[in-house]
Amino acid sequence: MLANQGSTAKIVRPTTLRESVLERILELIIIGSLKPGQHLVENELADNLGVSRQPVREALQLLSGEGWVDLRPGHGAYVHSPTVEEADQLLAVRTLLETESARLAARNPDKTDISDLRDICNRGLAACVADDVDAAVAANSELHTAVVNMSDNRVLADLTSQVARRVRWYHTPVARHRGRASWEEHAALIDAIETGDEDVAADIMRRHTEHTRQSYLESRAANPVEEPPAPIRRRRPRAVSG
Amino acid sequence: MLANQGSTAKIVRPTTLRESVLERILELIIIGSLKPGQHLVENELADNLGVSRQPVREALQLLSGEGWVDLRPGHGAYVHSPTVEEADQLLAVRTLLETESARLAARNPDKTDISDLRDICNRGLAACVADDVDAAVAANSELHTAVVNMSDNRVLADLTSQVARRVRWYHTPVARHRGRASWEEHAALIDAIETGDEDVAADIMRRHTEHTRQSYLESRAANPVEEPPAPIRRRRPRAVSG
DNA sequence: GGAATGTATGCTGTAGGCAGTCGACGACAA
DNA sequence: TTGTCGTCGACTGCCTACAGCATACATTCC
Repeated sequence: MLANQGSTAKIVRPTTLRESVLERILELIIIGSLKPGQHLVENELADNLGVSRQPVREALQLLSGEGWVDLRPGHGAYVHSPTVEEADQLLAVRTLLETESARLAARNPDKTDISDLRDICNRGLAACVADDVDAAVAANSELHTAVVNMSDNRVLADLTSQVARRVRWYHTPVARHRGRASWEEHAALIDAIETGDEDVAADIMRRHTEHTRQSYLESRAANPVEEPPAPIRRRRPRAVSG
Repeated sequence: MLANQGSTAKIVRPTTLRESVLERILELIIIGSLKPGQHLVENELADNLGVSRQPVREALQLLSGEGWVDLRPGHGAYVHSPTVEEADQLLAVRTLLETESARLAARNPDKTDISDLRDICNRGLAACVADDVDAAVAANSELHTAVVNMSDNRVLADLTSQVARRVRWYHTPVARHRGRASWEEHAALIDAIETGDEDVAADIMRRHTEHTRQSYLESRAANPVEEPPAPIRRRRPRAVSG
């Protein structure tokens, strides 16, 4: 039922059904309603979302392209189940991309953009102090996005946002418990961008993201993988009806 | 011809129709049968490929995810028409990714892999001397792929191969006319990887790819954009039949 | 003659349906 | 009890059909 959006992220023009279906499935994955390794049965999704299988299939194709689901020919779509190694690799790539973004941002600093950065930073710090985790997380991604956009490299920005979204999915719970220090690093980063010192900016961003990576690994080491790769096939308990 | 990729990700079994359709459309784009900005009418593609619209649609979804086509809701798919800026940005990202790959490859050099690299390098140089452009280009991408795979970072490798494929589409014609020097750089790169000097390896790769970028820009400056953004809508000349 | 509106046409977006295929369960034999 | 084979169910992959829409052309009015 309800083909309406939950107004998740501002979807300016959910022109097509597959777009909104994609957003909704993605949200279900991110919030954990659809668990890693879970088999996504097209009919179930279609019924739940109140559409036919077609837009669901197309949304799954798109999601597979971004690495959110795995398509196994003849078997269907499964929520991607990231291994620790893969998460680490993704975090490394994230570091690489964002470091370069920071460098490019510092290369041509723009006053208006800097001002925006400071606003976001202040907002984030305030949210952090107020223990408003959601707002802090939102401000965090907002700030990183803003920096990436300052790089004036759209290809880089697109790639980074894709990677960052998955990174956030993997380690969101970790992000909170180092909030305070994180925002100090952000402030230093903005200073470096403003003064145009690209090496410093890059270095700060590198250490900043590396720090995140470290805490991810540590948290992983603390509570080892709780979920086995999940059984290949989900099976209805078999309708015993005659 | 040849559904084989640049051996990027060996697609062992194009089990499903949409996979083979994807490969065929992609090839048509790369070889230029489908020109940038061209409207890809689903029915035409389906008829030409001897399938129904369904697998064509799904292939187009996947292609849009990799940036080969643009989907405009309500209008359909159009072959992506890269601007000079975007190509330059993509080349910059390529440089970034491959430089990191080279660094990681040098960090844990493997004798077998090194041996493979040398083989490919020799093959490429021979092809270059023999003026066998196709073989040289193939060896080139093969070598870069091998280096990337040595990075032991699958996420990075996948991302790089995607970017590299598009880069090759943009500047293939340019690649040839600096073939000789290119292979000397390759040889130096392999040496650096073998000795494990990651800074040197990274530096060589960076300059190597930057060089490519420069020649791209120069060739672009030489013959300025010949293709206007292409008309939005392709219209059949209207069947005048009665 | 120019502009606005009506009409025709092709395309996309979506729905529904059928066949092929894969996995699982149960029966039979050793 | 254990291993192997046959049957069944379910899901995917693909095809066909219909509705909505955007564009271009023709007509009419000012």
